[in-house]
Formats: sequence, structure tokens, C-alpha cells
Amino acid sequence: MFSLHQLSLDLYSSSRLLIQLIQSILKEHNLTYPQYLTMKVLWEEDGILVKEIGERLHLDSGTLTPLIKKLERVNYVKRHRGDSDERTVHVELTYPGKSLESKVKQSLLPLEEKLNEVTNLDLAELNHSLQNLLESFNSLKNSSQT
Amino acid sequence: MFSLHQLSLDLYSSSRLLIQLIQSILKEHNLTYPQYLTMKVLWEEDGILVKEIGERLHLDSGTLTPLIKKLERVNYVKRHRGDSDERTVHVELTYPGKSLESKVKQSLLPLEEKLNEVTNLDLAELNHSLQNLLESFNSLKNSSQT
DNA sequence: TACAGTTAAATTGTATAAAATTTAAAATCT
DNA sequence: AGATTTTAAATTTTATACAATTTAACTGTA
Repeated sequence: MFSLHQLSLDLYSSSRLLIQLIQSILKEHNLTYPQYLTMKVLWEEDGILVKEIGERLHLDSGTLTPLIKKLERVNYVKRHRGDSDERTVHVELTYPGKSLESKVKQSLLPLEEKLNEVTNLDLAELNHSLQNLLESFNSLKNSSQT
Repeated sequence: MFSLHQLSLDLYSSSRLLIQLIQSILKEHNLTYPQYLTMKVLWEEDGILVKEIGERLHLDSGTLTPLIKKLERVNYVKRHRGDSDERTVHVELTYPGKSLESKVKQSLLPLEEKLNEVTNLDLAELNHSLQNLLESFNSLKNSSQT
């Protein structure tokens, strides 16, 4: 039996719980979870636009602008307006920002291990289903916009 | 292949996206999603303690106290200290709070329908896996506390 | 080329989250 | 009983989320 309420509550709870676990590790690097996500995007593609970060994380400038400004204050990134299009803002990693990648990756490994031990789920399979679900939500959102 | 990062991002994204969909419906009743969750708990068991609401939703008083005070201001609930234990606060539905239940349930039905149509996933099955995952996170959290 | 429409960030306002501390009351211990 | 510890809410602080609006810059077109 399926209930929208139960699905939403389970997504909401498990999301927040996992983020708490991850954040308890990230705090040794002085990063919050959304800040880590933003850094992760930049580690994959440096110099990207705020808008593009937003597309990958489903976040808008209302959330990202202050977050990226915070990352700039701690000297992990630099922001600069686009040359050809002055509306855009490019975000670039600094040297400290770049060197953070391997440290963060290392410190998250134990949690990944433990999760694999503690659960009897096929996490790769579950992850695949979640991406599928995400697609469904996206199409519902887009269809309700028109 | 399984990655902790990917799982967390997918949980985080799908959770927020689904909440946006639900919230766009709830706004006609002037409820946010966490406010709806709190009302839902009360519809299941009226007069419950703040602490008990927190246990069911994995939220603490830092979040719940102002939220419930808001529900009190719009006259959906009443708060009163316990008789035998004055540390506790019971939350009780008012008449408007009670009569909200059927209205909210009705207005959420179409979304539930649409989601079932748009996805080819077995949502009951996925939900079951999520509850399993939630349990894993809970045991990881508890084991890291000691 | 003026200008209406669109777009990218930023800003504003409201509502969470959650860690850490505080307060008051209850439970436990000696 | 009196002191210590624990517990339930509330409070404080920092950091998201996100809707709605604003600002500045770009685009298409008459």
C-alpha cells in the first residue's frame, strides 16, 4: 500500500538524518552540507555559473548567493562577473578550495563503509530508483508550471 | 556502483522537490509542510506531547516550539502544560484544527494520483526500502553518539 | 535603434533545521 | 531531606530554503 504522506515523510526524514551524519564529519572542515555540495560541483567543473550550480542542486540564487559569499569569505572560492555577459557570476576555486577535495573525500570514506555494513539493502539499486523518482517529481513540477 | 554523495544528493533533492509539490497544494490551507506533518501527527493522536511529536518527525523543540506557537496563533491547536509534570507541553487540536483534516486529505488526492500515473516505479516497494534505509541511518546515528 | 520582454543575481521576508545553552521541574541518589 | 543528575521546553545563533520582488543587463524585433 502506498501513501504520498508516508513517502514524503520517509524522504524528508532520511534526507535530514543522512545530512546530519555527513555534516558531523564535514564540520572538521568547517563545511555545511549545502556548502559541501557546492564545492563538489566546483570540483567537477570549476568556473561554472551560479545558475549552473543551481540547476545541478535544484537550488536558486536566494539560497546560493549568500552561501557562495560565505565560501568566498573563508577563501575557498572567488566570484567574478562574466566578461561577455555581465549578468552572470562565475565561481572559481582558490588553491585552498581545490586542496580541500581529497581531504573531504578521505574523511567521508568511513561513513560510506559503515552504511554498507549496517544495511542489507542494495544501495546502488535504491539509488537508481531514487533518481527515477526524482525524474517523476521533475516532470510533475514542470507540468504544473504551465 | 554506489556512492554516498550520490545517495545523499538524490535524497536531498527528491525530498525538497516533493515537499515543494505538496506545499503548493497546502498553501490553500495556509499550511507549510512541517506544519502539515505536525497536524497529521495530531490527527492521529490528539493531546500528544511536543517531545512525542518530535520523536515521530525526528525534530527537536528548537524547530517545534516556534512552529506549534504559529499553529496556535492561527487557532489550529492549543498548548497547555501537563498537570502531573509541568515540564511537558500537551498540544491539542481546536475545532478548526480538527475539521482541517478531511479538507487537506481531499486536496492532496490529485497529486497522489498523478504521481502514480507519471512513474513506473513500485512506490510501495520504494517506500519500504526507504523505511529500511531510515532504520540504518538511525542505528548509525545512535552508535556514533556513544 | 528604441523598447518590450527575458534573464541572472541579488534582495527581502518568512519559515524551517539543528547545535548549543538556559531554565525549570522531576527523578535519583546518599 | 538535600544535593546531583536528568529531562522537556524554550531560547539563541547560524545557516539554509524558497517565494516574491528588484535590479541590471541582454535579446529580439518592429
